[in-house]
This record gives sequence, structure tokens and C-alpha cells, in this order.
Amino acid sequence: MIRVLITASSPLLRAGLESILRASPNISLIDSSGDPDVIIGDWDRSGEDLPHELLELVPTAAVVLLTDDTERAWMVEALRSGVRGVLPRDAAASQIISAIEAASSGLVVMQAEDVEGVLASPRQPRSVESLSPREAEVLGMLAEGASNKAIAYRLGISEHTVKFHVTSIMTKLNAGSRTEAVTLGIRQGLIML
Amino acid sequence: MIRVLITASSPLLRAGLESILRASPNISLIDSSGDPDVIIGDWDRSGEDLPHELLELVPTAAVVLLTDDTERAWMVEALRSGVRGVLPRDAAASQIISAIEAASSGLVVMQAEDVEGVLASPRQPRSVESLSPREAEVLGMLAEGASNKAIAYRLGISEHTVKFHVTSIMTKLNAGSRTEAVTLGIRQGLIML
DNA sequence: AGGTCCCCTAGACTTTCGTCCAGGTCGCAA
DNA sequence: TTGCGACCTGGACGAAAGTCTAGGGGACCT
Repeated sequence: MIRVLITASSPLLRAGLESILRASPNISLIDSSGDPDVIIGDWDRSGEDLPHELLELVPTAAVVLLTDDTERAWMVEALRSGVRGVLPRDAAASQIISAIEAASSGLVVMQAEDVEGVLASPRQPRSVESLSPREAEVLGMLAEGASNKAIAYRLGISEHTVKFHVTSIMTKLNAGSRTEAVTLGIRQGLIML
Repeated sequence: MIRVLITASSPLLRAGLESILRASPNISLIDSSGDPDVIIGDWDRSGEDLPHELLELVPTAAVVLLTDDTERAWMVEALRSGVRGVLPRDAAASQIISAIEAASSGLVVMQAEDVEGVLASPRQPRSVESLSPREAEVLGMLAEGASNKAIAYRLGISEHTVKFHVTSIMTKLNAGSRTEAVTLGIRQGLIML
């Protein structure tokens, strides 16, 4: 039996959640005086910030958030803060129930469509024509915005040589400028930000 | 009733899964001739690569992977490929069942401990003052590696004005060059790759 | 011994960038 | 009205960047 606490700003949403959850056999609704296994709360995103009153409860229970706005930035932050589930407000009843059960058993859940948004970049070493060690080194400094002169100094080589490396980087990545080389490098996982 | 297909390399694991799942009321085990809602398979990571025979089934059913090695790189890849769940082999029975139910209802699940590993880096709060619409536009073109002249042409403004915008972008982002402005812009979520 | 790739250097040259200077027009808010 | 910020333009100039040319040496493979 999973003890679930509902904390919703809108009475309508609260009522909807209650009716859905009450119909589920292994969920028991409790009020704020109890000791919940799972807390399901909504967040209207009226304030920019995450709902801290909910985040503070993370250590005591598994928190599941309902929201309209499944945007990358705050979802990453929420998950990192320990939130166990993020669902859209119009999620199906079965999804909400599954999410609560999964969250209570130590799992993290979200919609399949939202996964891509929170994933880290692959970081895989370029498959195709990879850069030489030196070139990779130079590319890293390019990303920092370093000038040829600065790179030459840091590498203990001449500025001419740096230009040489930069040119060959641009050729390999098919970039038209050092700046494009950097974005292509990032896109292909050659540079870690 | 969720139709689940088990594909495990080791007979022992397969037997264990069967006994767990058979005890669950709303799960029915089927064999490979059927039409599964969820496929749960294990992956011993003997081969470096992801189990492509499983990934090919992603469009037809929700795939849940069991593995010993919940390492960042391949988990990201797996999730991006459409895998709905990743669990360790020693997961609790309740977790496995919850995961299957969640996966079948369109959710993605993983252990809370593994979340951190697959999350993208947090988009910074916005360094300070955000960019004006025009500046954001110019920054996007900078990321493409466009020259001032090219930007001027595409925006229908003079090269002088482009320089003006670029300068103010660099000032706001505290960048020393257009290239650094691009990496900072990416890091802060001002540019989507 | 050749061939190939990576790494390094150099001069000369054109183009682009970045930074000063100076102006101007809008619209919006105090 | 006065102010402020976003947007636009221009000239001029030094400093970078990028494109050619031309060479080095060393490591590895056949």
C-alpha cells in the first residue's frame, strides 16, 4: 500500500487527482499530517523557480511533479535535485499511477517524449575522420576563444604552426572558420563543455 | 493486462524473471510468437555495442533493459534510441514490475542513482542581462561560423551594424572573441545546436 | 628504401575582426 | 519633455585570422 500525498494549487486538479488515485487499489491517499511515501504536486510555473517547498520534501518522500511545461532546463535541475517523476498535466491516469508506483520503488520516471531533452550529449569520440591529438588540443583552445598567438604560447610552438593546425582542423571538420569549427566540434562530441 | 516478452541470455536470469512476473496479476508472459507490449531483456555487455537485436524492437514494443553496468555513455545512447527502461540485474521485484508497467504506459524509467549520470549539464541561470532579439539572432549566425559580411547580407543591414551587435554580444557574455561568445552562448543555453 | 602521416617552421599576402571615433531613428517610460 | 535602450550607419586603423608558398624531422608500415 503506497501512501500518497497530493499537493496541488488548483482545487480542480486536486479533485481530478483524488478521483484517479482513489480508484487505484494499492494507493491510499493521506493528508499532510501523515507520513507519505510519494508526494504528487503540481507546479504552475507562475514563478520562475522550482517549487522549493516540494524540493525540501525530497529526502522524506518520492516527489512527482505535474506540469505543463516540460522544458529542458528546469527538468534537469529538478531531477538533479532528487525529483522522482515529471509528468504533463494531461497525462493519462494509467501513467500517473504507474509513475507513482515506480517512484515509490526507487525509480525515476518521465514521459518518453521528454527524455531527449534532458539527456547529456553522447560524448563519443568522433567516429569518422578523427582529429590528431595535437589538433584536438588546439580545437579545445579554440573553443575557449583563444587567439592563435595565445595558443602558440601555451603550446610552446610558433604562431605559424598554430595556423597550420587550425587550417587542418577546419578542413577535417569541413568548417569555414574557426568559430564554425568549434560548433561542429561540439556537435560531434569532440569538445566537452 | 500487459503482454511481456522475456529475452534473456542466461537461463537462470530468465527463470528468475519468469517467477517474478508470473506472480504479478496484471502481467501475462508470452513467447516470441506473440505480440508483446513490453520486452524485457538482459544484456551482459560482452560485446561493446548495444544489443541491436533489442533496439530494432523499439518501434514495436517498450523495451526494458537489465544490466550490471549502468554506465553513462551507453545509457544515454540507449535512451536516445528509444529504450524505455534501464535497471540493474539485482533490482527488486517491485522495481521490475513497476518499470514494466510504467514502460507500457509510455513512461521512461531508471534507478534514481543512475539519473545523475545521464543528465545534461545544467543550463546556467542566465549570466546576467539577456540578449536583445537582434543580438540573439546574430549570435545564432555566429555559431554557424558566418562572417560579419554574410550576417549583414542575410539581415539586410550594414556590416558596421553587425560589428556593433557582435561587440555588444561579446560585452554582455563577457567574451573576448566571437568564438568564445559562441561557446559561452551554448553553455548558457542561448543557442540550440 | 621508399611512402605516408603527424608535427613543426617560415615568409608574404589578403581578408576579416575588433575597437575606437562619430552620428542617426524609433518607441517606451518616468 | 527628457531620458533610456534597441537598433541602425559611417570612417578609420591596428590586430588578428586565413590562404598561399616553401621547407624541416621523426615515426611507422611495406
